[in-house]
Amino acid sequence: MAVARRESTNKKKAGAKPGKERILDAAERLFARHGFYGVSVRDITEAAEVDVALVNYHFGSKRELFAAVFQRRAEMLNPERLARLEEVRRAALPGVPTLEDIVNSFTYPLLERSARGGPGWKSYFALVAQVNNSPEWGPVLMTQYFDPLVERLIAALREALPDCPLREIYWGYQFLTGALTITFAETGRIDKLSGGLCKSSDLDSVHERLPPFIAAGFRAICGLSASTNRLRSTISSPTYPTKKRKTKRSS
Amino acid sequence: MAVARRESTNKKKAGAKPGKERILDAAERLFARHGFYGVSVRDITEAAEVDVALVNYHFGSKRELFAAVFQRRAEMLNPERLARLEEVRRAALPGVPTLEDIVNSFTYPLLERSARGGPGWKSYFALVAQVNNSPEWGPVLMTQYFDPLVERLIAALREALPDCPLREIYWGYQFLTGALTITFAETGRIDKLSGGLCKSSDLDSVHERLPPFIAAGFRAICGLSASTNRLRSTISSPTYPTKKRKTKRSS
DNA sequence: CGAAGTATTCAACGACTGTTGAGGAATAGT
DNA sequence: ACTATTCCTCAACAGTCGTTGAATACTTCG
Repeated sequence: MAVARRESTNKKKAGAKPGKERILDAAERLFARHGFYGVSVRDITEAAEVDVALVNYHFGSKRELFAAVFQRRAEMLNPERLARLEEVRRAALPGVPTLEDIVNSFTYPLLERSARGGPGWKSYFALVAQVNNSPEWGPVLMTQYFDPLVERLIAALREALPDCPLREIYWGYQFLTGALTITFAETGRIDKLSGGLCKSSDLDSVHERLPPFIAAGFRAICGLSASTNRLRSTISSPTYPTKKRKTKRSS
Repeated sequence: MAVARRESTNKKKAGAKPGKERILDAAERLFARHGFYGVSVRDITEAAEVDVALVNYHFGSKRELFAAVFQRRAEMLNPERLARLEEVRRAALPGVPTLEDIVNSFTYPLLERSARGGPGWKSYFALVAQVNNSPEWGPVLMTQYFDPLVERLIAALREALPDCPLREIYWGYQFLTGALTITFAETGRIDKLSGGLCKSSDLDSVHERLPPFIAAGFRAICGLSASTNRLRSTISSPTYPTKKRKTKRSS
């Protein structure tokens, strides 16, 4: 929008980060909000106060910069998440950990960093939320950087649910990752909806609720396909066991 | 990408849809895959085989076209979802419907159309998935077109969970909408992850599992904040050393 | 010092961006 | 028939897009 470009961009201020890192930081913030195509290379380099050509010098292309942004923190994240999962399993020996602990080992390192890791982490997880729900980017980036860890999570869930068909565990993981990523998006929608009662930035509340919510969900669907019955499309006839609950009593 | 533009675009083939509708259909498909900025007006008009100028003639601008795409099916959807919710409530009288039935009345019209409503509906829900997880678009479009219905859903959930704090219901809804939208994205990630055991296009499986999963989650978190206790990190070292010395960044 | 290597700047390229105004064609109303 | 209205085409606009080659600055090492 008619921005004067007169001055040189980066006057090599003492103590400033090198250009490569500044680009990554600026790109992370902008991509998280507007997506890959919603940000131009010049948007990024102006925010980073570096020259346009530096993107191609350091990263080769805009696409490779996007991948580099995605990769940077994923690599910081996964070793700790793996260690945390193993620690939970070890602490439960000779038994197996609870579903809540397993889910928590998966979500806690993310929620904690998004809440208190600084603005870079917050942007990063918002970016992950968009990528995870994108048919264009999700299959490429999520699979590449996160699926090895997810396979370990699945294995731990199988231990904790030995009688649960594997299919149900994968579906449960899908619901988990969906609930988690919309949390990271922090769109503020729940704020408006609840009239301020809930805040999408309140990740501590999510930390409290998500593991028990998901664990209970897993337990509910595990017994489901024991009977492997197929649903028919249900217009008026209720799909679910029609045990009408009269106003629920204390339970 | 070097597309020849030689021929006139729409030779007024007999029986063809009018240009306005063809634009909506093409835009729906392309926006769903690449997002708002990932699609140019010319991409759309070439796919629709109409002239470029028609977008601005019919919709005013690219942004308004995007909103029109989003609005079109939302308006077809919401009356039926509302009716279905009321029907479930009425059928349960003098009691209240089960959580499963309430959730199902919310998700079924969407899953059913995405599964068997044709490619337009499938694209539409993939678009909704991206919008719902976008900090830029989510608060605007989702709130505008879907929140009135969501408020009715919340009211029904309150009836079914009279002892549940309202906060928990809103959090549960957030998890529900996250799990639902990642289903619509159909990224194929679960296909790879499960080695073909689950398919993200298999919305019947989601229809079977999502309502009991979410209902169980609601029940699990409703009792949670009765004690309103604050969680500490459940395992070992609690918080992370945020060594960010940087303090401020122009937002 | 000078040489080597890395990091950054500058100016420019061709292609593509959303949008517009003038005008043509088809259709409906009278 | 004529007119008014709606739908559509064509050509062009002023920018912005990602990327690049050559030249310059800075850092490292001898």
